Amino acid sequence: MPMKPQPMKKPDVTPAPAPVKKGPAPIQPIRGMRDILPAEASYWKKLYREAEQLSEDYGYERIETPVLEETALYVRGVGKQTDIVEKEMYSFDTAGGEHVSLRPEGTAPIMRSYIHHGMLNRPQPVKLWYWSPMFRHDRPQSGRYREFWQFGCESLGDDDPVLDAQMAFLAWKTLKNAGVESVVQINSIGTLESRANYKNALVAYFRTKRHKLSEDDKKRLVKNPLRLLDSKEPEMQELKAEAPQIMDWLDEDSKAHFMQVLEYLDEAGVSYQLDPYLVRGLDYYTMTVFEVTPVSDNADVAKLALGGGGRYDGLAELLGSGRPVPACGFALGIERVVTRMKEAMPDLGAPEKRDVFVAQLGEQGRKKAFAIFEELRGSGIRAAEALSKKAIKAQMEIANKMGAKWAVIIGQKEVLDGTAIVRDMDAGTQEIVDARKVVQEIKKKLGKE
RNA sequence: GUGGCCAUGGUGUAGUGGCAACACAGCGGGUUGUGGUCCCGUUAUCACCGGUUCGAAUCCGGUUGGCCACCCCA
Repeated sequence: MPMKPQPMKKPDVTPAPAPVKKGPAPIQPIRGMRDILPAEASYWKKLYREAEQLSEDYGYERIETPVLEETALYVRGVGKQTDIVEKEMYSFDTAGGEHVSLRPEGTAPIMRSYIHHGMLNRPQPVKLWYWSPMFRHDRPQSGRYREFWQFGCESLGDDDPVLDAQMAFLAWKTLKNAGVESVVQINSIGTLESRANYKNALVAYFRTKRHKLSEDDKKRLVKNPLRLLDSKEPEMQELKAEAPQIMDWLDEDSKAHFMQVLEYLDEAGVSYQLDPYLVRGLDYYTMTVFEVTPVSDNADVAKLALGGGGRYDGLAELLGSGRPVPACGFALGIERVVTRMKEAMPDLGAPEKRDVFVAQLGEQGRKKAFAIFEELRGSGIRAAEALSKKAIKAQMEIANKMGAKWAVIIGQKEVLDGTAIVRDMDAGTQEIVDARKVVQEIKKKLGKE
């Protein structure tokens, strides 16, 4: 109901802001949780499309597991000693008395699903992919959130090294397709036995150097000796050089397996580096382990892994499968990848350009514009509107900002005449066309016919 | 979990004990139907709670949140 302005009224409009009562305090997002706004969503969309395309092309099938699982799944699967389980899980008891946790990582639930649904009776390997939110109650910092998303692939039920290589390849290739150059850092930690033997040797070695270790490193020695190898402490750098090397502790099969993985990577042209000090935090890893890091001149950027993965032949038994299920997989951290994408492709965040803007004037014009917009859209023309606006001027401003090449204008007069104005926004010229032929006319102008 | 820096409109900032300012964005106008410029209007519980003070955005304490590093990880 259009209102007439009341020229009689005094100009002093502002109705003296009422002595507002204090409203409730504004609600902030929870620590470490964030909104993904439209400007960022275009990067997410591109990454999702590349991830989906690649995984489906390689025969991986989409899976979605519950955000909430029994806490025991992660305690057993990820490892009681790991930081993830010890201090980072969102765990609570439900009203029904179940002990549950928000999913902190994607692999254990997928293995649980594989076992639960008897996928070991399907042709092996079973190949699955996911794109899901994860939750870890860690202190937020650069590239780290309490809710974060991972894209990952898992290949279950087969121990062939070509699959290890395929995982590293897919992680690397997804990034490449999304416009992010990366390098795969890769290592082998062998079987559970060889890894255990190596761990003992490592502890024995560092015990003799205990007096040279920092406080943090002494803790690592007890809690997580493998991590001593990627300690950032300066004094560690030389100690490390003398330390036992994992390669010397691998059994022949593990070594052969690893060599084959590397050969496949060579064949596929994957950019990779051997890193004898690379170990991974989760208990379930065996044999191949890798991380994917961005190529960057900035050392701080280059060290922040975009993803990681490897083989985890021991996981199924930890979860009670009753028989071994060799498997491997990888996951990429979406937020971290998107940060790199923004750097590589700053323009992607800009709003999409539209070809035609439909402007209207008056109630009749608006109704007609409503219909014509839909007609244009249905014909595959990228149209835009601001139907809720009344002033033609405001609408033209919007059309201009969108970079629309053409404007279709319908007012009362045009409705009565059964016409529409087609305006060339660049030239500033316009013509009157039959309203029924607007779509046809626009198509012609856009060279679509 | 430990430590450092920080918090002023939607965004970016100025104000460092005495009237909260500027730019951009948004919305509404510039005489009943046409865009990039221009002009006008409008947009703030100074994160929250408390303390010191005649007086606090400013000083102090706490809380919440952000950024960064460590631990760890994607």
